[in-house]
Amino acid sequence: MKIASFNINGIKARAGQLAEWLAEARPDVVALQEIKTVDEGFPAGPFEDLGYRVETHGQKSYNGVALLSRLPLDAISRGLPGDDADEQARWIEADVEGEKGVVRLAGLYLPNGNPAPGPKFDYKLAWMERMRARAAELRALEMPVVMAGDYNVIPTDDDAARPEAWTEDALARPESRAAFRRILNDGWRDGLRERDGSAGLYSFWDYQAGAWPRNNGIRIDHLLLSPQAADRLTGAGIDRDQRGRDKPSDHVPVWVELDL
DNA sequence: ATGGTGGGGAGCCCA
Repeated sequence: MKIASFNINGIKARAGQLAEWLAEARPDVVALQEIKTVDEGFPAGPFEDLGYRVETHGQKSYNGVALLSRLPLDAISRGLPGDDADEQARWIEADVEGEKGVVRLAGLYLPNGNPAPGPKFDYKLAWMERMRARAAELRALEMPVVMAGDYNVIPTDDDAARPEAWTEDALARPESRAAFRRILNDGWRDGLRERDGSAGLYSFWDYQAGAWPRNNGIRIDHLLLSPQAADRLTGAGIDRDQRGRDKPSDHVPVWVELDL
Protein backbone atom coordinates (compact mmCIF):
# COMPACT_ATOMS: atom_id res chain seq x y z
CA MET A 1 0.00 0.00 0.00
CA LYS A 2 1.42 3.33 -1.07
CA ILE A 3 0.42 6.20 1.22
CA ALA A 4 1.30 9.78 0.30
CA SER A 5 0.96 13.25 1.77
CA PHE A 6 0.82 16.41 -0.34
CA ASN A 7 0.22 20.01 0.74
CA ILE A 8 -1.27 21.26 -2.53
CA ASN A 9 -1.70 24.93 -1.44
CA GLY A 10 -5.16 25.42 -2.94
CA ILE A 11 -6.92 22.53 -4.68
CA LYS A 12 -8.60 24.79 -7.24
CA ALA A 13 -5.24 26.06 -8.46
CA ARG A 14 -3.64 22.62 -8.34
CA ALA A 15 -6.26 20.13 -9.57
CA GLY A 16 -4.50 19.64 -12.91
CA GLN A 17 -1.07 19.01 -11.41
CA LEU A 18 -2.53 16.72 -8.76
CA ALA A 19 -4.39 14.62 -11.33
CA GLU A 20 -1.24 14.26 -13.44
CA TRP A 21 0.85 13.29 -10.42
CA LEU A 22 -1.76 10.72 -9.31
CA ALA A 23 -1.73 9.16 -12.77
CA GLU A 24 2.09 8.89 -12.66
CA ALA A 25 2.72 7.96 -9.02
CA ARG A 26 -0.42 5.86 -8.48
CA PRO A 27 -0.57 6.12 -4.69
CA ASP A 28 -3.33 4.06 -3.11
CA VAL A 29 -4.27 6.86 -0.77
CA VAL A 30 -3.24 10.51 -0.44
CA ALA A 31 -3.63 12.92 2.44
CA LEU A 32 -4.01 16.47 1.15
CA GLN A 33 -3.48 19.69 3.09
CA GLU A 34 -4.40 23.32 2.46
CA ILE A 35 -7.26 22.56 0.10
CA LYS A 36 -8.47 26.09 0.98
CA THR A 37 -12.09 25.45 0.13
CA VAL A 38 -15.33 24.33 1.69
CA ASP A 39 -16.34 20.73 0.94
CA GLU A 40 -18.75 21.74 -1.84
CA GLY A 41 -15.98 23.65 -3.63
CA PHE A 42 -13.63 20.67 -3.97
CA PRO A 43 -13.33 19.61 -7.63
CA ALA A 44 -13.68 15.87 -7.07
CA GLY A 45 -14.52 14.86 -10.65
CA PRO A 46 -11.00 14.54 -12.10
CA PHE A 47 -9.92 12.36 -9.17
CA GLU A 48 -13.02 10.18 -9.21
CA ASP A 49 -12.31 9.62 -12.92
CA LEU A 50 -8.90 8.25 -11.87
CA GLY A 51 -10.57 5.83 -9.46
CA TYR A 52 -10.19 7.81 -6.25
CA ARG A 53 -12.85 8.29 -3.63
CA VAL A 54 -12.74 11.81 -2.18
CA GLU A 55 -13.38 12.66 1.49
CA THR A 56 -12.93 16.29 2.50
CA HIS A 57 -12.81 18.29 5.69
CA GLY A 58 -12.88 21.76 4.22
CA GLN A 59 -12.80 25.37 5.37
CA LYS A 60 -13.31 28.62 3.49
CA SER A 61 -10.05 30.21 2.28
CA TYR A 62 -7.75 28.61 4.85
CA ASN A 63 -6.52 25.19 5.90
CA GLY A 64 -8.69 22.22 4.92
CA VAL A 65 -7.64 18.58 4.56
CA ALA A 66 -8.81 15.66 2.44
CA LEU A 67 -8.24 11.97 1.78
CA LEU A 68 -8.20 10.53 -1.74
CA SER A 69 -8.29 6.73 -1.89
CA ARG A 70 -8.67 4.01 -4.47
CA LEU A 71 -8.95 1.46 -1.66
CA PRO A 72 -12.11 1.15 0.46
CA LEU A 73 -12.37 3.58 3.38
CA ASP A 74 -14.24 3.05 6.60
CA ALA A 75 -14.83 4.82 9.92
CA ILE A 76 -14.11 8.31 8.57
CA SER A 77 -13.88 11.04 11.18
CA ARG A 78 -13.20 14.76 10.89
CA GLY A 79 -11.53 17.12 13.33
CA LEU A 80 -8.84 16.72 16.00
CA PRO A 81 -10.46 15.85 19.35
CA GLY A 82 -9.80 17.88 22.47
CA ASP A 83 -11.25 21.35 21.80
CA ASP A 84 -14.85 21.75 20.66
CA ALA A 85 -14.29 25.48 20.11
CA ASP A 86 -11.55 24.91 17.51
CA GLU A 87 -13.04 25.56 14.07
CA GLN A 88 -9.88 25.11 11.99
CA ALA A 89 -10.07 22.14 9.60
CA ARG A 90 -6.75 20.35 10.12
CA TRP A 91 -7.43 16.65 10.81
CA ILE A 92 -9.19 13.74 9.10
CA GLU A 93 -9.02 10.00 9.81
CA ALA A 94 -10.11 6.82 8.09
CA ASP A 95 -9.47 3.09 8.01
CA VAL A 96 -7.92 2.06 4.69
CA GLU A 97 -8.55 -1.53 3.65
CA GLY A 98 -5.45 -3.03 2.04
CA GLU A 99 -5.14 -6.49 0.53
CA LYS A 100 -3.36 -7.84 3.61
CA GLY A 101 -4.79 -5.68 6.35
CA VAL A 102 -6.24 -2.38 7.53
CA VAL A 103 -4.30 0.83 8.15
CA ARG A 104 -5.68 3.63 10.28
CA LEU A 105 -4.68 6.82 8.46
CA ALA A 106 -4.71 10.33 9.92
CA GLY A 107 -4.20 13.26 7.55
CA LEU A 108 -3.11 16.43 9.31
CA TYR A 109 -2.20 20.05 8.75
CA LEU A 110 -0.34 21.21 11.84
CA PRO A 111 -0.51 24.98 12.53
CA ASN A 112 2.37 27.08 11.21
CA GLY A 113 2.67 29.05 14.45
CA ASN A 114 4.39 32.20 13.21
CA PRO A 115 5.02 34.77 14.48
CA ALA A 116 6.62 33.25 17.56
CA PRO A 117 6.20 34.02 20.33
CA GLY A 118 2.53 35.00 20.18
CA PRO A 119 -1.02 33.63 20.13
CA LYS A 120 -0.47 31.65 16.91
CA PHE A 121 2.55 29.95 18.42
CA ASP A 122 0.55 29.17 21.57
CA TYR A 123 -2.16 27.64 19.35
CA LYS A 124 0.44 25.51 17.57
CA LEU A 125 1.86 24.11 20.80
CA ALA A 126 -1.59 23.47 22.27
CA TRP A 127 -2.61 21.73 19.02
CA MET A 128 0.49 19.54 19.22
CA GLU A 129 -0.44 18.45 22.74
CA ARG A 130 -3.95 17.57 21.51
CA MET A 131 -2.36 15.64 18.67
CA ARG A 132 -0.11 13.81 21.08
CA ALA A 133 -3.17 12.72 23.08
CA ARG A 134 -4.95 11.47 19.95
CA ALA A 135 -1.74 9.76 18.78
CA ALA A 136 -1.55 7.89 22.08
CA GLU A 137 -5.09 6.60 21.54
CA LEU A 138 -4.21 5.53 18.00
CA ARG A 139 -1.03 3.79 19.11
CA ALA A 140 -2.97 1.91 21.79
CA LEU A 141 -4.96 0.27 18.98
CA GLU A 142 -1.81 -1.80 18.36
CA MET A 143 -2.51 -1.80 14.63
CA PRO A 144 -0.78 -0.23 11.64
CA VAL A 145 -1.37 3.53 11.90
CA VAL A 146 0.07 6.30 9.72
CA MET A 147 -0.13 9.99 10.62
CA ALA A 148 0.64 11.83 7.38
CA GLY A 149 0.75 15.51 6.67
CA ASP A 150 2.32 18.93 6.82
CA TYR A 151 3.70 19.05 10.36
CA ASN A 152 5.21 22.54 10.01
CA VAL A 153 8.14 21.23 12.08
CA ILE A 154 11.78 20.99 10.94
CA PRO A 155 12.77 18.11 13.22
CA THR A 156 16.56 18.66 13.26
CA ASP A 157 19.18 20.91 11.67
CA ASP A 158 19.79 18.12 9.14
CA ASP A 159 16.32 18.85 7.77
CA ALA A 160 17.14 22.35 6.52
CA ALA A 161 19.59 23.58 3.89
CA ARG A 162 20.23 26.68 6.01
CA PRO A 163 19.33 25.78 9.60
CA GLU A 164 20.76 29.04 10.92
CA ALA A 165 17.99 30.92 9.07
CA TRP A 166 15.25 29.11 11.02
CA THR A 167 16.39 29.27 14.65
CA GLU A 168 13.77 31.86 15.67
CA ASP A 169 11.04 30.48 13.40
CA ALA A 170 8.03 28.59 14.77
CA LEU A 171 8.97 25.66 12.48
CA ALA A 172 12.30 25.08 14.22
CA ARG A 173 12.05 26.64 17.68
CA PRO A 174 13.05 24.35 20.54
CA GLU A 175 9.46 24.18 21.83
CA SER A 176 8.20 22.93 18.42
CA ARG A 177 10.99 20.38 18.09
CA ALA A 178 10.46 19.18 21.67
CA ALA A 179 6.71 18.72 21.07
CA PHE A 180 7.47 16.74 17.89
CA ARG A 181 10.01 14.58 19.75
CA ARG A 182 7.52 13.95 22.55
CA ILE A 183 5.18 12.36 19.99
CA LEU A 184 8.03 10.32 18.46
CA ASN A 185 9.12 9.20 21.92
CA ASP A 186 5.66 7.76 22.56
CA GLY A 187 6.56 5.10 19.98
CA TRP A 188 6.21 6.63 16.50
CA ARG A 189 8.79 6.40 13.71
CA ASP A 190 9.57 8.96 11.01
CA GLY A 191 8.99 6.96 7.81
CA LEU A 192 11.37 8.94 5.60
CA ARG A 193 14.17 8.82 8.15
CA GLU A 194 13.55 5.16 8.91
CA ARG A 195 14.03 4.14 5.33
CA ASP A 196 17.40 5.50 4.25
CA GLY A 197 18.16 8.59 6.25
CA SER A 198 16.75 11.94 5.31
CA ALA A 199 19.54 14.51 5.58
CA GLY A 200 19.39 16.81 2.57
CA LEU A 201 15.94 15.58 1.58
CA TYR A 202 13.48 18.45 1.56
CA SER A 203 9.72 18.68 1.04
CA PHE A 204 9.22 22.47 0.93
CA TRP A 205 10.90 25.34 -0.86
CA ASP A 206 9.59 28.88 -0.35
CA TYR A 207 8.24 30.72 -3.39
CA GLN A 208 10.42 33.70 -2.47
CA ALA A 209 14.07 34.60 -2.89
CA GLY A 210 14.88 31.80 -5.32
CA ALA A 211 14.59 29.10 -2.69
CA TRP A 212 13.96 26.34 -5.28
CA PRO A 213 16.79 27.10 -7.75
CA ARG A 214 19.14 27.49 -4.77
CA ASN A 215 17.80 24.27 -3.18
CA ASN A 216 17.15 26.23 -0.01
CA GLY A 217 14.64 23.69 1.28
CA ILE A 218 13.30 22.24 4.50
CA ARG A 219 11.70 18.90 5.42
CA ILE A 220 8.39 19.57 7.17
CA ASP A 221 6.06 17.00 5.57
CA HIS A 222 6.20 13.74 7.49
CA LEU A 223 4.66 10.30 7.77
CA LEU A 224 4.81 8.95 11.31
CA LEU A 225 4.32 5.19 11.67
CA SER A 226 3.08 3.13 14.58
CA PRO A 227 5.33 0.15 15.39
CA GLN A 228 2.89 -2.16 13.58
CA ALA A 229 3.09 0.05 10.48
CA ALA A 230 6.87 0.42 10.72
CA ASP A 231 7.22 -3.37 10.72
CA ARG A 232 5.59 -3.36 7.27
CA LEU A 233 7.65 -0.50 5.78
CA THR A 234 9.12 -1.42 2.40
CA GLY A 235 9.86 1.97 0.86
CA ALA A 236 9.73 5.74 1.26
CA GLY A 237 10.40 8.74 -0.94
CA ILE A 238 9.93 12.37 -1.86
CA ASP A 239 8.71 13.34 -5.34
CA ARG A 240 11.01 16.34 -5.57
CA ASP A 241 10.54 16.87 -9.31
CA GLN A 242 7.01 18.15 -8.68
CA ARG A 243 8.51 21.42 -7.37
CA GLY A 244 9.96 22.16 -10.81
CA ARG A 245 6.64 22.09 -12.63
CA ASP A 246 4.67 25.10 -13.88
CA LYS A 247 2.70 26.81 -11.10
CA PRO A 248 3.73 24.26 -8.47
CA SER A 249 2.76 24.05 -4.83
CA ASP A 250 5.56 25.14 -2.49
CA HIS A 251 5.43 21.56 -1.08
CA VAL A 252 6.05 18.24 -2.88
CA PRO A 253 4.53 14.79 -2.24
CA VAL A 254 6.11 12.50 0.35
CA TRP A 255 5.19 8.84 0.59
CA VAL A 256 5.73 5.46 2.22
CA GLU A 257 5.08 1.97 0.93
CA LEU A 258 3.75 -0.65 3.36
CA ASP A 259 3.40 -4.41 2.86
CA LEU A 260 -0.32 -4.33 3.53
C1' DA B 1 17.65 44.94 7.05
C1' DT B 2 14.48 44.58 3.49
C1' DG B 3 11.63 42.46 0.30
C1' DG B 4 11.02 38.92 -2.30
C1' DT B 5 6.11 35.08 -4.34
C1' DG B 6 1.89 32.62 -4.12
C1' DG B 7 -3.65 31.25 -3.07
C1' DG B 8 -8.08 32.81 -1.92
C1' DG B 9 -11.35 36.00 -2.94
C1' DA B 10 -12.54 40.77 -2.70
C1' DG B 11 -9.69 43.93 1.16
C1' DC B 12 -6.37 41.79 3.35
C1' DC B 13 -4.96 37.31 5.72
C1' DC B 14 -2.02 33.51 5.64
C1' DA B 15 2.06 30.93 4.46
